[in-house]
Amino acid sequence: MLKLTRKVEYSLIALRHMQGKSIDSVSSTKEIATRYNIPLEILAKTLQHMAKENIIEAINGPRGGYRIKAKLKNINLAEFFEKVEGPLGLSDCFYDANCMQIEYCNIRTPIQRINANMINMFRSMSVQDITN
Amino acid sequence: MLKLTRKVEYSLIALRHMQGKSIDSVSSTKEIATRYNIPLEILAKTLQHMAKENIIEAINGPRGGYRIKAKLKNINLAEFFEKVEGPLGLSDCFYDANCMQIEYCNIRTPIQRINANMINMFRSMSVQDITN
DNA sequence: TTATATCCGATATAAATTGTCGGATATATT
DNA sequence: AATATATCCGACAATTTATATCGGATATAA
Ligand code: SF4
Ligand code: SF4
Repeated sequence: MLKLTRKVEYSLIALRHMQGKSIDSVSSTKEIATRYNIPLEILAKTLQHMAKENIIEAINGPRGGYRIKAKLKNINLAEFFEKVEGPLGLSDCFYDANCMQIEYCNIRTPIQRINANMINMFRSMSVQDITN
Repeated sequence: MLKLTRKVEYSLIALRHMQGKSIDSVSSTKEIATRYNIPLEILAKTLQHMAKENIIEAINGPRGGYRIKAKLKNINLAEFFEKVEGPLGLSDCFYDANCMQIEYCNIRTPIQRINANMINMFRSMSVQDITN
């Protein structure tokens, strides 16, 4: 409960890795995977996903790889998590409505409040706060 | 990612239900299950668990059921989640160490910080804030 | 004695997460 | 042009976690 997924962690590990390099140099999937002991294929998917979200950009071909494209300082954690994993919410009735209890639920409103607190907390931190 | 489990939700629903009744009256599993459309056996387990944690107490026999035992105002949400679901942590390396990346991980410390923020947020609210 | 309730280990099912495979496309280098 | 190295991407498999069910016990009010 309340855990980050590996995909998010791998994304952050990769971003931090790239952040430590000069702006124009690229990092290949293999380089990152071996460096941090991450399964290659999964990391590949993860990086492709971040590229599609314009957080990083892909350079094809040999000597290719990825480099950071967005300003990490301007992406807050709530945004980032949503880009990588989809909608955030302590309960899924906040963005989807197939809960058997929804009609009788007596805690939906209070949990909404906690949810808002949590999201605000993530909004108050940028990706750069982690990768620096 | 970052979702409460049903067990936690069922616990809170039940607590809120009991809170709305007079101090000495008890609520049976069946009563709560039918009222909120929760699978009976699961709710039973959930209530047993809370009883073992001394949050509620069980009254056996016919006309039995559960009633609130602890001061909900004095249980903060972090405590409560831990009682119901076990240790809290955005990553499991914070209370368990079988992560393939742990030796090379470059984000462990920053994530610890976020984790602390999250736990503090939950500590700042009591169960009663939800059940009231 | 009976009916209604909790108790609780074992097991089954479902869903989400995590990881793998196969084969495609792009491009720098030779 | 050929080759090697890289990203790309859909489909699939395995694993783990969460959710739900079953069977049979114990406690007690009526
Ligand atoms: S139980 Fe209540 S809060 Fe939880 S998902 Fe269902 S409606 Fe939302
Ligand atoms: S990847 Fe890093 S932060 Fe995540 S569990 Fe492993 S060691 Fe901890």
